[in-house]
Amino acid sequence: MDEVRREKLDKLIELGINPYPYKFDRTHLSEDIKANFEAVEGQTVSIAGRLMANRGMGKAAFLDLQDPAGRIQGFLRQNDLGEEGFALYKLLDIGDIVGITGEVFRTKTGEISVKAQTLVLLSKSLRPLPIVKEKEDESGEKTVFDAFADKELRYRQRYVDLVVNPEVREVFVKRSAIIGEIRRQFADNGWLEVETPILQPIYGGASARPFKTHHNALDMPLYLRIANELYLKRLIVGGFDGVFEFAKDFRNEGMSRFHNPEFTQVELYVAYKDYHWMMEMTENLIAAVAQRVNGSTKTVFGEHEVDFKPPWPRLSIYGGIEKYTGKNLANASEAELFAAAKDLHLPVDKTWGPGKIVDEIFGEFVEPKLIQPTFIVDHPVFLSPLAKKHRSEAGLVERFEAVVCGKEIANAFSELNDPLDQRERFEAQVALREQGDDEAQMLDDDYLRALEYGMPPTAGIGIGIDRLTMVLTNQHSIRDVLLFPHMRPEGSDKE
RNA sequence: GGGCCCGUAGCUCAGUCGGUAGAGCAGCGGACUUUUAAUCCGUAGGUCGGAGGUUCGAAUCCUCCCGGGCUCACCA
Repeated sequence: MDEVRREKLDKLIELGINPYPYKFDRTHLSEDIKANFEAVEGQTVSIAGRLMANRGMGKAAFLDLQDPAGRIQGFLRQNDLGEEGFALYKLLDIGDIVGITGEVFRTKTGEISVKAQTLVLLSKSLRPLPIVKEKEDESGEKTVFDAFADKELRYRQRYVDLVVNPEVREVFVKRSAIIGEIRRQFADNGWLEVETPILQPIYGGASARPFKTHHNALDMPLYLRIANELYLKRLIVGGFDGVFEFAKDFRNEGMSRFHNPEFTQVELYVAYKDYHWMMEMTENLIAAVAQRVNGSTKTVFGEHEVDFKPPWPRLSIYGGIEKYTGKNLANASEAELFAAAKDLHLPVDKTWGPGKIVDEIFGEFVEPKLIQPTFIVDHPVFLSPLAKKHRSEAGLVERFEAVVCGKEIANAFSELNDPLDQRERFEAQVALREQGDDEAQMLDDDYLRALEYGMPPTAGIGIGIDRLTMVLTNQHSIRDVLLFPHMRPEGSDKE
């Protein structure tokens, strides 16, 4: 804490000023005034926000107030405020929350401003804020001085980041709009938003290592969910024909630019539909979200311009491999697959099965090339223990992944609703687990019991909200679309 | 987990060949009643991430530790 500011706080109290009053009646946001200047010129308005700049001129001053809509200048004169009011100004610091009531006018340099009749302190700030300044040159280009750019500090003290870096705020406004638009569209279709357990006795619905915890009263292990898929499908069994949930999922795996231990997916299950229907729903949905958030189906991501306008191309796993490596592996034997990998200089592990090799070749040589939105369809059975077998292609399932900018943003299938087949797939997973694959799925007897009662044909999808947000906001690290990305604990050398 | 890089004032950064630390902004004092990176004068501010080592002497060289960034692997 800053000692000088503590002293100012004491002086304010001595002057009989409450540094933390209870309310303020704001009449206008900065943008309301700036956008409607002709209408409000000469009117008395009340604005409130954080003091971001203070240009003192002796017995007058110009303050920049920042509110959720932007910034606006306040103009103070001792003549207007009186000596007492001006004494308050003298004790203000950048970062304080203040309210100004006065007349809207334009200064002689043209800046739309509020001429203070009264100035009130709404909250005293006791810590200095990083001061970011910017200058706009004649061409309108902005140069930023002393940017608050240290990524660690920005993530750890996101509240400061949000105050001083307006573009950060924009990302999270868009994230909210993305979620809002998806929710609205789903609800408009009559699908039901539900909540399912985060603490699960048996985790399932994905291949990943979980976080484990313990319930004291029942003295039993519980897992934080890695997906909510199996619970949502139980609800389809129960007769809800469309259910969705925006879910925080938790995976106990490495962190990277694309991975945070907790992340958000929206999962949706719709009865009587298949994955072809789901593809159309998805491309229309994402295009609508992009339109809503960015005003266009086109968006810039790094050096690329991406267009979500439907329809998106459909590309099979083997078709993609053939397109980008020239190798037709659709009916290749295991030996031929190993040979193909060697030919492509892809390091392989002897323990890999054929599905794994195909997956690796695809991930290495095809996925990174898929910049425009593309549906990758029809995956090997062994990679997809919850997906329904392909209606015409042996060894494959009816599954698709939506890929954009070389990254998967959604994963969907025609859901496996044959309880006997599902039991066999689970048992194969258990066998894998016994061989040491700690990402293999667990056998969920209650889920099988639910399927045995009968689940209608169903299409399901999970859409990665974080990654979708990255693409639509041109952010290249997941940490920049999470308000509070996971960090190691702060060391003892830090406050 | 591997590799590369980084850690100096509240913020952004300099600091040469090893000789006990600088700038701008913010702060503090002063001038200024239409400024906008306000300006001008003055001033204060540091366990140089931490610990050890080499050395007459370490922000600087070496070792270890802590924290971070990027990247590769696994994954969504």
